[in-house]
Amino acid sequence: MRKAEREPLNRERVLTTAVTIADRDGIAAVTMRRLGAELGVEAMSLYYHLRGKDALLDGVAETLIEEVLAAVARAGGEGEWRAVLRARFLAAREVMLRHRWGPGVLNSRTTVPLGVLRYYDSIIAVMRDAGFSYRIAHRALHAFGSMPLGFVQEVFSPSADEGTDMSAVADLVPHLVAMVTSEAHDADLGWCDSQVEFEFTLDLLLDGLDRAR
Amino acid sequence: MRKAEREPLNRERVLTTAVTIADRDGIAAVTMRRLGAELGVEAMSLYYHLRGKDALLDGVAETLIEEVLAAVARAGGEGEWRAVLRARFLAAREVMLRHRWGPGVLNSRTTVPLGVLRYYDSIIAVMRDAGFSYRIAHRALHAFGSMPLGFVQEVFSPSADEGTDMSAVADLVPHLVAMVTSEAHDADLGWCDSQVEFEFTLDLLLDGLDRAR
DNA sequence: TGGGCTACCTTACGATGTAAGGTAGCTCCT
DNA sequence: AGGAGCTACCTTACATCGTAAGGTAGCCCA
Repeated sequence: MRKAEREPLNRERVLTTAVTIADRDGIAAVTMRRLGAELGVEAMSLYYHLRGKDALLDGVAETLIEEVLAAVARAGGEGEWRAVLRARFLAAREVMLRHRWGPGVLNSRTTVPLGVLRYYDSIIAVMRDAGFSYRIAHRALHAFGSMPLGFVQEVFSPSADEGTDMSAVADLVPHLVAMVTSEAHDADLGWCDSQVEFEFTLDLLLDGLDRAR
Repeated sequence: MRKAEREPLNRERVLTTAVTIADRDGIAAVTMRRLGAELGVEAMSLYYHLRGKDALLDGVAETLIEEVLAAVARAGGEGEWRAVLRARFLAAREVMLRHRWGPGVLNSRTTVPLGVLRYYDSIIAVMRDAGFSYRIAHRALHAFGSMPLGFVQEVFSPSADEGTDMSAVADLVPHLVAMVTSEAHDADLGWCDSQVEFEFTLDLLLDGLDRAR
């Protein structure tokens, strides 16, 4: 094939294609061969644009963060500090809901993407403006954990209740069963609507920090 | 080799050996062949005791939870609810510090180990005794996230500051740099002593929940 | 004209999980 | 006593993965 007949590859196009594959078939489907095939290219050709699989995933994480930053920017920065951070974190959450593999990829990276640092910097700015010390701002970042990025460490998988036959172990976990029966009847989006839980936790932290100021 | 000359394998021995390998060389070193070798057996022999790699990791998670449950039990259950939960979560944390691969393995599982359910059940019991409704207890579990199991979702890796050359991007993240310089001089165990942060976040949540009661 | 660069390809290797199908030794039944 | 059947392990083989090593076609510039 003549060279001009095909749009040449570049890092960005490789990364966005990787994101597309991950969205469609999960992060495990992002293999070098599959990615190459999707781009009409052999697997080894990717190595001209990326050092290897690890660098690819770093790039995917970077791309994801960039999307978060864009969403956060749209969420605006004016108003009371709690409202500002709340809006940002919820904006980030929407991005993560579009990319379910996001938390896993971010967790697997050993180096922090620069975009994350820039984002955290902006959070510190908001807290400083609201009168927080650096010490509390620092602890706030830890307290937030991954909430700025729109997810929490869920030990229960989203379908935990489906995966485990509760009735089979009811006597082992009586309080859990009682809680589920007590709560299940009036949840809007079924048992464990995690959006509600996310916001509850977020407000708990924000209010607590406000008192610590 | 005569059959009686070697202690026969069983699920438990396979799992504890897997834990040992993970402790020594990381979770990635736990391969079927390596695990077999460590047990003086071929890789395929493991399939008699476990359905496959996935079942192996499920079992490893289960083993880990059992260790958490034992530590939690030793932490005791008498006293004010906040003190009880605090002691439990910190006990769990010690287990996770012994097994750094723990959070990753737990996150990778799709089904919740029964031990986790039993543990959560005991937490609900504590909160009910303290006068919480099931609704708040439920939200509390979400708010705690992975803290009962002794870890938080750290977006920064423990060595984030080493991995990234802060001075090279100082102008991109001025508040972050200011925070680090302001905080670094009086941290006992270096910048980001996460034990302190863990307890800070924990107390923030416990106090907030106490007000929500 | 030809050297050198860019962007891609070919081939090959070692690691990994595991399907398929043995086999030695023991127990138990008749 | 002898054979059936079970337990616990082994042998072989294959597909898939990341990637090292070394091409090669087309283009630019001297």
